[in-house]
Amino acid sequence: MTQSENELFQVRLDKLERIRQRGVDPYPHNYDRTHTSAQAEALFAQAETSQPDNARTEPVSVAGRIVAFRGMGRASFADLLDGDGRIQVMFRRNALPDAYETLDDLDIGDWLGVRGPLFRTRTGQVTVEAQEFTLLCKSLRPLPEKWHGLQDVEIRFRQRYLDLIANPEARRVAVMRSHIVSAVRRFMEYRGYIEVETPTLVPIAAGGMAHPFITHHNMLGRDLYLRIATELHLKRLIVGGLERVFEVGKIFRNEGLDLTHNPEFTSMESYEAFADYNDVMEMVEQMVYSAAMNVLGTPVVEYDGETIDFTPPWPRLSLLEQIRERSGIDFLDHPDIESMKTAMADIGIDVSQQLSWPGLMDKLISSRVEETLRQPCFLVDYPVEMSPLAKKKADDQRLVERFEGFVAGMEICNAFTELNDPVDQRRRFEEQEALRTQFAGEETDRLDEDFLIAIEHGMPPTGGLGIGIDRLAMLFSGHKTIREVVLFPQMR
RNA sequence: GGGCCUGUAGCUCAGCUUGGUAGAGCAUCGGACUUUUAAUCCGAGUGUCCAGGGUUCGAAUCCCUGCGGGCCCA
Repeated sequence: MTQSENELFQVRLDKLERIRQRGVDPYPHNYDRTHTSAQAEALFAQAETSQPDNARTEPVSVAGRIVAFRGMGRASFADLLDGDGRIQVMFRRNALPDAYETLDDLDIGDWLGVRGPLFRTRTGQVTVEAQEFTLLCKSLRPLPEKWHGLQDVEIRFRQRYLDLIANPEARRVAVMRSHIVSAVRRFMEYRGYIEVETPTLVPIAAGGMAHPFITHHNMLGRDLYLRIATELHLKRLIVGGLERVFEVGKIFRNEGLDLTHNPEFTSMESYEAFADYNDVMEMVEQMVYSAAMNVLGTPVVEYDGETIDFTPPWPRLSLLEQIRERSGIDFLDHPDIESMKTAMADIGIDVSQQLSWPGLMDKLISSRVEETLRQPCFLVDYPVEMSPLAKKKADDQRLVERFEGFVAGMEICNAFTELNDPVDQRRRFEEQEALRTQFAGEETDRLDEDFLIAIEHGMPPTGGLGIGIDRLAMLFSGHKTIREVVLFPQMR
């Protein structure tokens, strides 16, 4: 602490000591609140309908953090912040003959309970007139400043509680995110899915193409990984006969941080027996639409200056045709690395960092197609090489039944008709293992023997989905960075 | 990994171009004020100017290195 910080701290410790010397517990165990700030406002509005002039209610008890204090000599006003918002309280010396002077020992930041009737001040503010007040918790550190709030991004994210106190927008986003997750859960349950939990600590980080975090189990004497997907465990449950399962959970990927990537993020994955990717597309557009209606009350959002409409149906766009339109490249004409590399370099794409064919495709899609996908849509039918867990199309063995959903140029989900041919699956995993050996550093999926044994017992035709909850929260709340919608984002 | 920007009081920021020894508002402390709400009025001073090194009689200011943060690119 700096000297000045220390002095501010010491002043508050002195006040704390004075409070104790008066025989008051500065950290009581509970408080009998009767009304939140919003409930108090509602109660007063009701009182005013029957008594329009000089309405007064029976005493209520409110509680919150003191976020503003205006002393006026023998009367004082404070604003209390609670879970619903703010409410003003007034203290008058006449009404508090013994206690009024003890207001001196309160500070902005303290938690306070106030009991008294509600009335409207001359300036029209609904206010609790204190008949008694109770210190609920003495704070020792000063709060951020009241006009500009808290701006410093490092403090906002590292000390999110200060952001939540100072910035209403931070509270709005936290609540909205919770409502989104809740709406998605309700949607899934309504469609007959059950929510399950699968392991976070896994012996092999399979089910996606990502660098895993590694950890160690001391007793087992074995390294374990943090999951990079929930996919393979959920499909084991489909093998087991749980026909509709979903999981909302944290996924961990040991990669860079940027505007749209946090090393731990939340996905919702679902698997439905007897469904294919067309059924899943229908479900996704309905899910996002219903979440928007539930959370926002409208299917339309403003995002980064664009008007986005989630109303189904969303267009199904062929990946092959989109790439051809945006780049002139037909990926079926370039099945080998060198040919694809040349074709991409010819149209000015930097391919110096890409080693594998799937890596090149990924680059081609992200540099030419993704940014053009503004309104909600699905890109469908991906090359088999970049989709080791998806089932091939019946009429074209070079493509798989896979789609990704895009909104405002951002990928929000990835889904496919699941590969349930165990022989083909083993071959695809082996190709992934070969690719990783051949191109050290390039991320590939991993062979999971335990999963192969599972599907060798027989997995029914299945439609699977992974959708990013953080991305949805960004779109719904209007924020362009994932850190705004994750309460405690990873900092450098 | 590369480029650009940035770091000054508890918070939000000015001062840096042109080197002369630290400023404002809020918060804090003292005083006035019984319906204020960015309350107002009077008075007080907060500080490792991110850290280390260099240039200079003299560095918050100029230079170098490092650290933290932001944005863009890979």
